[in-house]
Amino acid sequence: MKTAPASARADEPRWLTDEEQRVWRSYIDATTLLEDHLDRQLQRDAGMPHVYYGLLVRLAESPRRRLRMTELAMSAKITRSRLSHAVARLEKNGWVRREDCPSDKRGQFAVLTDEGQEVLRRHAPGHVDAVRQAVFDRLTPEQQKSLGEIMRIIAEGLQPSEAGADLPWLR
Amino acid sequence: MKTAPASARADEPRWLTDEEQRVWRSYIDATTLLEDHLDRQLQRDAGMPHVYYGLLVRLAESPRRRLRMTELAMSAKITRSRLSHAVARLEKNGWVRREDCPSDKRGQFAVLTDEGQEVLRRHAPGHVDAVRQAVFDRLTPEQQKSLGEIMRIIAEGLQPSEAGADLPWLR
DNA sequence: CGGTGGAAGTTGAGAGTTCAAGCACGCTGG
DNA sequence: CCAGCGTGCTTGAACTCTCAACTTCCACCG
Repeated sequence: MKTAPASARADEPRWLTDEEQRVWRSYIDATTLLEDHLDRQLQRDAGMPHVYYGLLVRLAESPRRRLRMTELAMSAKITRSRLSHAVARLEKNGWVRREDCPSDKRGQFAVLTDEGQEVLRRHAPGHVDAVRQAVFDRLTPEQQKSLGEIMRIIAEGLQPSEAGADLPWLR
Repeated sequence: MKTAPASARADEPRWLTDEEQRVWRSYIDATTLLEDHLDRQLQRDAGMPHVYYGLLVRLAESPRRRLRMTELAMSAKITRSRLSHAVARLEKNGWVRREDCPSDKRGQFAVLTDEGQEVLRRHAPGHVDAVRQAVFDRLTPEQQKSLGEIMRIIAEGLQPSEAGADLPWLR
């Protein structure tokens, strides 16, 4: 990367200013370190990466502890392919079970098993602690609010456009 | 996850409040989507994931376009192992070359080649654009400043503690 | 009906990451 | 001077993720 030119030419890209660069580096550093940290914590304690844990959480919060594959994928912001592999693995662990969708023979539900529920119950405290220690305990209430707003803005800008608004089975 | 209990028992973990949960979800969503977005953009245009691109950038900024493996790993916040694999791949592409360290026979330098430099030059504009569109163009100056501060705080809390302050070859 | 396009989900191969182990070398104390 | 511990870096295997097919089924149109 470069510093912003004193006089910007039209064909020159708008480089990041020094200050923007510092912000961006901090973002990269923080997200890299944090993802790594949480992955390690959960891998060690619960035997799965952070994304997988997130999948279980979403299932646990859903009615009848189940979600259509596509719905779960969108909710977790991952591809269906990735989810397929993930669920296969979680199924092997006995934490998730697949069920056919009665109304659409192509459809599959991912269902949280009792074992899955139990794993979650057992490891949620440790995970929450990790998140608190790394994030919330270090930020003022204003910063927390700010972080929420900023992240919401960034996420909205990247959403596959109004996704989820048009799932037939939700209507 | 759960909502915060009305009366907190001492042995109950300090669950995230609803508001904290919303912030945390936004964080997860934004970072997942953004990492994915940048990875895809760079993979498509430059033929490498975002982390690898970051490695080239750090080398380009270093004196004599070279860095000791450990130094580079710390700077990028990744493990040495991961770096070893990454550099092996970049070497195959001809973008990085390894060089022995004269003063420490165990040591290795990763050196950015001319080809590597060129790849960077060619794809930096696209990358900066992507970052701008996804992040900076959507945030007010205050939010940018805030983001920088917050991320710096989080990153500092997770640093392997004062790392880099004790590299012998830096003294 | 029957065809056709699209949606749901899976699969396999290749690329990237992690983790534990390993090799080679530097450094320090006896 | 050399034994032994620590450092710098690499390696291989197991695991995860991506990308591009592919299968199956739904929905719509004539």
